[in-house]
Amino acid sequence: MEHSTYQKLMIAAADLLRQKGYAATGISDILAQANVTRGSLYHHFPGGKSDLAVAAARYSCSQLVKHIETACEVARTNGGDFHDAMVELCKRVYQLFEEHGNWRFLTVSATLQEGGERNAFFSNEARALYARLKSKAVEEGATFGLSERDSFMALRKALLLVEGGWMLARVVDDPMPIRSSIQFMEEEKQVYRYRKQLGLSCPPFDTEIDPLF
Amino acid sequence: MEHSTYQKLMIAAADLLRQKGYAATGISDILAQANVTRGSLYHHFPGGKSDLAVAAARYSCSQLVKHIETACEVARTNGGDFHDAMVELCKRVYQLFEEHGNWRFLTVSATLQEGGERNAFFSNEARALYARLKSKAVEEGATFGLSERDSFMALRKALLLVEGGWMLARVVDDPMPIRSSIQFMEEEKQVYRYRKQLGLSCPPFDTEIDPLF
DNA sequence: ACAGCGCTAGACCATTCGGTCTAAACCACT
DNA sequence: AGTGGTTTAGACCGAATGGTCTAGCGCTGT
Repeated sequence: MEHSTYQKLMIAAADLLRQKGYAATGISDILAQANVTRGSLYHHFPGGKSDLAVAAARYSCSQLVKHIETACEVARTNGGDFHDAMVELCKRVYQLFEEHGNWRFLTVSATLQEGGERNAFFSNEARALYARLKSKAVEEGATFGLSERDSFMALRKALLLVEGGWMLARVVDDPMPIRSSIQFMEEEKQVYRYRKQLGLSCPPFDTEIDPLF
Repeated sequence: MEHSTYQKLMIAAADLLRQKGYAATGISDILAQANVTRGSLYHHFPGGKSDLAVAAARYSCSQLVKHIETACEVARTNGGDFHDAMVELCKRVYQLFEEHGNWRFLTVSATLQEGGERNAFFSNEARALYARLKSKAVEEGATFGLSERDSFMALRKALLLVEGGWMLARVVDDPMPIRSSIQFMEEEKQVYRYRKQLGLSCPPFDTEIDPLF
């Protein structure tokens, strides 16, 4: 067997949680998908469902980090910049979305949204995961000569677009919204270039944001 | 009492569904929030939970239509264009998010995501609601002299950003991501203007999208 | 061969879920 | 006041949920 029981559970949970969200995903669903029995689950994840959800979210997050990495590599070999990498990232999401029945992708948020008692705990976990993404983006952005702020903003925009697109795509059951996130991310690239062409620096926004997720 | 029982249920459901999603929201939660008993619910909504969810989603959608309307009015009186209106829309989301405990806003998608049997039914409903938003945007965009395509794209971008930002904000329990959607929407405006300044038309994208949601 | 232990199987439990049902309350109209 | 339909109250139900528990499997070291 390729995967250990632990991994099988984690992957199955990640898939299902992304697809249906925390509350809608039953333990039994996960067990069926992973081909594992209850006893094993509570052996590997004593905390039960929430324990498993955290593991799944971390797994999804590290997958995303890898996607960012390879997107940057692709951009680099094509002579592109960090914004190209983010466009590439959106493209990969779209492709994965189309290929794998739809859902085999990231979206930490879908995995950890709950709204009940565990909310504070889950929020902290989510914050930690997004911080991980941020530091990855800053690190990669730096290799493209981007400031911390610029790379963070580019990542954040990509995430907003992808999460939003993914959410819409899920609810209307059509991948098109995700696809359009690619376009919007390309605009980010364009605006960056237009500014250079026009010799402009980044204009002030009405609302400035602080650097934390 | 201001609201009818029907309205109380619908509004309570809309609030809770946006906050926690379909599966995580219990009938009892809704009843408690609306201060209504079970019998009344099944009298007004014979289809039960899903029936109520559809009504809530429609309600949320019409709220959003109104927000688009007033955002356009604000932009018009300030001498802005349709993109300013979309920026204004994002701002309003952010404000509402901050004011009303957080959640008193739209997001049709959160209301209707399910993943189970009712999925096809809910997807159709969601498509219809987004189509309504689209036609509203096209109508308003036309008064600003925007093409159907341009206004639709602007709306879609705003929706992706807001939904994505809202999702992230919900999961990390911090309104900042929604706030940054304002910035990104302002960029849309800029790119539009830069293009005019540079005498460019909208450049071709790698991936063209079709006009349906 | 056997003892020890990590792991699995699946029966079992309490609780909660969405939904049903009936009796009472309410209200308009005569 | 009486009548008939609409609306509300809340006890009740079966199904499903997350979680527990024990018996036993199968591997490893002796």
